[in-house]
Amino acid sequence: METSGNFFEKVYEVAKQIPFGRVTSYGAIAKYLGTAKSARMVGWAMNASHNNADIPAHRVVNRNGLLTGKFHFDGTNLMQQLLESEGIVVKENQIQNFSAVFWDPFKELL
DNA sequence: ATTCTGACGTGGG
DNA sequence: CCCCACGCCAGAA
Repeated sequence: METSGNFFEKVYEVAKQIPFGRVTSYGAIAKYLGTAKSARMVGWAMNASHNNADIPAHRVVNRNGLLTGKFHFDGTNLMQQLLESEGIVVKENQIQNFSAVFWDPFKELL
């Protein structure tokens, strides 16, 4: 039984439930899981999710709506392309109208 | 074992 | 508005 492994699993489940054309923040997921202070771990989990094609990591950004993890993707602007492909407007690694596309697990998933 | 860094967030100056 | 520091946990050197 993996003690912290469960945490990653939870992150994956939430990430999978992010609807098309919507995005969320690491802190939102972390807080939903009860580890609000460990928002970094969410990002870390995303890094591990690189092996899981079912995890739309491109839909997860920081609370500023900035594509902080775009550099971790295969290409340089792959993350932005994926988001724009879903109808999300991205400008200079920053999501425009972030509040409109923001998906809050507390409000939608809960 | 120790130290640093990291896909974050919040608070203070 | 910009810059700095702290907290948190996990993995790598």
